[in-house]
Amino acid sequence: MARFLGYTLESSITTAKEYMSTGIHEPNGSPSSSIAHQLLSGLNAAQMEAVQQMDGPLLIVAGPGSGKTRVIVHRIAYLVRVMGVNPYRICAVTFTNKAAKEMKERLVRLLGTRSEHLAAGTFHALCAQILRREGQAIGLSSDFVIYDTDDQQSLIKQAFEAEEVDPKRMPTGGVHNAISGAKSQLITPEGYASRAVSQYEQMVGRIYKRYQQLLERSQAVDFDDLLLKTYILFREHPEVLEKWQNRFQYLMVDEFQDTNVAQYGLARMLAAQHNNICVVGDPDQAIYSWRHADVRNILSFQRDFPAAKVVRLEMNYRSTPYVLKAAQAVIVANQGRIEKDLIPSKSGGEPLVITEAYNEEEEAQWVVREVDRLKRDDGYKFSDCAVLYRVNAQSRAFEEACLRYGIPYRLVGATRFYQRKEVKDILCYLRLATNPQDEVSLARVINVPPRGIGQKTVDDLIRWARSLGTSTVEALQRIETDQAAPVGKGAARSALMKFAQLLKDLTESAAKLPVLEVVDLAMQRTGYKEFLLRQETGGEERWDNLQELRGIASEFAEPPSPEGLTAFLERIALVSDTDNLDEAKDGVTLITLHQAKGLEFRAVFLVGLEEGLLPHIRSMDDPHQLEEERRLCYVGMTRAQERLYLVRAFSRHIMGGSSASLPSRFLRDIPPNLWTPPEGMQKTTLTEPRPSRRAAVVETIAGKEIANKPMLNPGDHVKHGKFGMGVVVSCLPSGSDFEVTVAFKENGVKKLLYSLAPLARV
DNA sequence: GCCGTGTTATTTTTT
DNA sequence: ATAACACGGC
Repeated sequence: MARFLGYTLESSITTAKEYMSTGIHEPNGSPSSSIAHQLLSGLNAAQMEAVQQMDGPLLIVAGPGSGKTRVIVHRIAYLVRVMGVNPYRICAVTFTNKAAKEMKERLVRLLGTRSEHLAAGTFHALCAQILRREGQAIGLSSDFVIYDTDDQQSLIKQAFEAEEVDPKRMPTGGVHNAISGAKSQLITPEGYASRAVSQYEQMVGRIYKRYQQLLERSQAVDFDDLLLKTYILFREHPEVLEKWQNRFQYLMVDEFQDTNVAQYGLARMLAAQHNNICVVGDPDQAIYSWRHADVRNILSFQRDFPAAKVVRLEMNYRSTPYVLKAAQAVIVANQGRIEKDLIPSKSGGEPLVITEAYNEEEEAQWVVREVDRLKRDDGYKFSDCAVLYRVNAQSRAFEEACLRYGIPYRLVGATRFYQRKEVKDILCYLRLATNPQDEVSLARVINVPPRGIGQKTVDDLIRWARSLGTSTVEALQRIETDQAAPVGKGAARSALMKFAQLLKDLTESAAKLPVLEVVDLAMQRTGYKEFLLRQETGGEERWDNLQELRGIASEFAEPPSPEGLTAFLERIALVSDTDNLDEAKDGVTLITLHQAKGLEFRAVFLVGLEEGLLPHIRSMDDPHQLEEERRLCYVGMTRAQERLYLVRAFSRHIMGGSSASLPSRFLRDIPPNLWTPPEGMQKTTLTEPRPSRRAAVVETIAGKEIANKPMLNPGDHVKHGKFGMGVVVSCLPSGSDFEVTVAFKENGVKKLLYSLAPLARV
């Protein structure tokens, strides 16, 4: 089974009986009291209380850096080792699959391999597994496909068409959001329609209903359906619910502040039998309301479980007092929050550094240089440093700066790997191979690479399929035998038949070959490689992406298809890019604020602190959204262990042109005694609209003097520490530095920055 | 049916 | 700035 999912529900099920009969016994025979002691040692009073509170409902309010993960892990260990609970009877729900994986790894270290029987994963992964096993009860095939955002979007467009609604009158994005929101609150199409008031809502109701029909036709579920359908399954089949209630004697939900109504509903259902439900959260870190998370779940929990014990973890083990005070100063401005303290356990530390750059290039350059300085002067590793930003688009300037300065970086999830065109195309072929009903995948690849099946032919084919009452793929297969099929003629007809054969072969091999071979077959038979390489730009890179996909596919050698293929597709649907962050590589982490939740770094650079960016312009007209922006800022700041830099740029390129911006209001909330400007700069008031532009050319860079003219001229012979001998091609001013292009004898042409590159004229 | 050109909207954050 | 999209010529 797919172990790397960090989630082994399936394997737990198959081995449960055998496992349960072995019972629990201590390997070294030590009495459980000493184990209890061991598991509690090093915990503070509140943490101990949280670990030992086993039975009944429990709410843990855990501030950032309060050792929350440690408490969860120790609590599970305590349940297993001291209370003798079988790990198989414990369910731990996490926010990401990565968190689940890490939790399991820590538990394996603490408890040994039997902790692998613990069910740990996201709500979505948990529900997907339940639905694969039990979904037939509500008419769901076990081969159902999970549609991602793009698939959903195209299905919504189809629903618009079917309902004859002009997408220009109602943007699909808004409708999508409304449907997703309804599902997250457990509202079915019927329920939605019945309470629709405005004309808009009535229209959404119609599209929602149609959209749901289209999903069912394709044997597909979207992300929200995973939750909603599991909820419906439990509600309509109490015997199924009972089975899972019995299984999960103890339930824990992490990041509870970012759960939605559907998730909370599921948790409540699952816990109804034993009532042992422990939720962990921090209302100040609720940052996913746009995904329909509802922080009020914390209040609902206290209402639904009035006997719930509440434990607060306020001691902070992560950050210096400077960082904590500054973060606190930002968050207290929110209205109606539950007062919560952050008590530093560390002392000393450095004041924050707040600075301003002229534009995003200078911002990135300043940050990258400071990272380099931290490494040189203060013994930091690159991987101790992270750049946190509001929107993915900001990563570009930092990537470029890192490349120029030769600083390694780890970029988290900018363009999602699985959403890349070429990757998605191949995945759609695989999806069709397991589920020929998948209309969205079919529509996507029927003429990719171009094989002579045009729009007209596709329309005719779909119309014919509808009239036959079959799936499009089935109609396609029927053309060969049905000479009278009113679809395509001449070249188009033979192209259709060839494509039908391709799908048939693919389906056949999917039933027996390992995933990797199915991937290879799909690429071969479609001529995908040639298709890519004949593109003018980016073909090679895209081909590389497919090689990477092959690498992932090869991990799914066991079990053989079709289970392996299903597991492969499911992992791709549910596992985020953060989950694959390469821990081994030493590099600066470039990451969005949202993705940074739960992470920590010795040095954090929170960038783009400008009105319109953080807080984001789209949040500025709604006080609730504005409060969420503030929490986002708070989350970012509290990622820092030792050093926190807050950076803003005066001017930023936005949609072509460049525009000026004001310093973020959050900066103004930080008391002046907590921060300093960078060395050699004036402490400004942070209210000035425009920074005093620094001298364009710094006098000295990294010990080398820089006059206002290039130090190197084209034609000069140079020697580089790593690349060897070369000839200067050009030397151009760049920011406060020079960009030197050198043609190396052995290593080709490189662009280097004068201040950092170990270059010497010879 | 394919491909090139010009037009247009699009940008928040992600399981 | 970039990419998806529509249109028209081949």
